[in-house]
Amino acid sequence: MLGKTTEYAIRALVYIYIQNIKGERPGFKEIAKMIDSPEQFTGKVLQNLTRANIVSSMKGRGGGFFFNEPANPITLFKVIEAIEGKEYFLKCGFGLKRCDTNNPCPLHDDYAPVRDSFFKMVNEKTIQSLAYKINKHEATLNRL
Amino acid sequence: MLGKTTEYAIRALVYIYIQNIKGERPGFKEIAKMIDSPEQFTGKVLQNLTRANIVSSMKGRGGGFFFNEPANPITLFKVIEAIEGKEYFLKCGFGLKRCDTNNPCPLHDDYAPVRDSFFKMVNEKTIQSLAYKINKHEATLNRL
DNA sequence: TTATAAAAAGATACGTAAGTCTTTTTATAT
DNA sequence: ATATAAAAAGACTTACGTATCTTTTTATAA
Ligand code: FES
Ligand code: FES
Repeated sequence: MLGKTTEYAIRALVYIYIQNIKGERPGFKEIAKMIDSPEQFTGKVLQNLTRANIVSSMKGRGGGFFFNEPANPITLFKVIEAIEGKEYFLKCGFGLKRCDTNNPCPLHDDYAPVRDSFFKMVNEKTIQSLAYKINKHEATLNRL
Repeated sequence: MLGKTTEYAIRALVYIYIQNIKGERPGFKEIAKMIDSPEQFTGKVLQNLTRANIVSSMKGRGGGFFFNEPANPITLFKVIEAIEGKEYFLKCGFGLKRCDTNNPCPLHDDYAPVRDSFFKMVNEKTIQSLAYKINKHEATLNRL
């Protein structure tokens, strides 16, 4: 459903958060290794997330990526929005120009609930909550 | 969620079915006009659907597209599978190589139900059922 | 049997997502 | 100050989804 870029972004942010808890600020090479993503491209994705103020970075020796306010949770939607665009959860599943409940396509009544439950989910889940699951060993960050 | 190609395919098939009921076999130019899609590309998409035995076609004067067994319903999944590939509803929402309930990613418990409800939906909905809604004027085929 | 109308086929182009390579900037440690 | 280590930036590729144009094949009507 989501693009690879968005998947890398979410996995990278989760890893950064986990490391931050331990007092570390990982660099993109380490991140890429740990989440199993292409190194340079991960750097580009993180550059974009930094510009979007979703994560912070420090250049130079000892630099890396970190969250300025780790307590302030970041929803997955915020990440999806930054990468896939604002319209992602508003589109018609049948491909019409707009989704319109008052003049629906023949898929609307069945598609809209699915789309909206996905939207709800990504608004509830946060980078922090995913990281927490991994730290509790209830889930895995990668599959190497 | 679905690619444009798949959306064109579904809309085209619905239109073909509606016209078939009226005893017509539309050509791709007429279809493209009615579903608001690029003409030649729609021809290519229908060519693929014909090869996949989802719809039939006749060349030559009086030719066009039609369903061989209009009573045999075609699920949306069958169309999605033909265009997006068999793996579409099996992928991990977090981007891991495989989705595995027994070794889940941190999104699995929340993502899998959404993905599976989408899967269920496209297995229940058929070209025929969508066409029926349009014929009852409960839904629209396009937004011109 | 010839003209016509239609899909099929093949070649090509465009646009965006995904990915790589090289250089520049910046912070830190020595 | 200088060397070093890190992200940022820019140019470039590659892959794929989307789209167009032209030619070929095939069925029908006249
Ligand atoms: S109008 Fe198509 S999904 Fe709402
Ligand atoms: S393991 Fe990620 S969705 Fe199932």
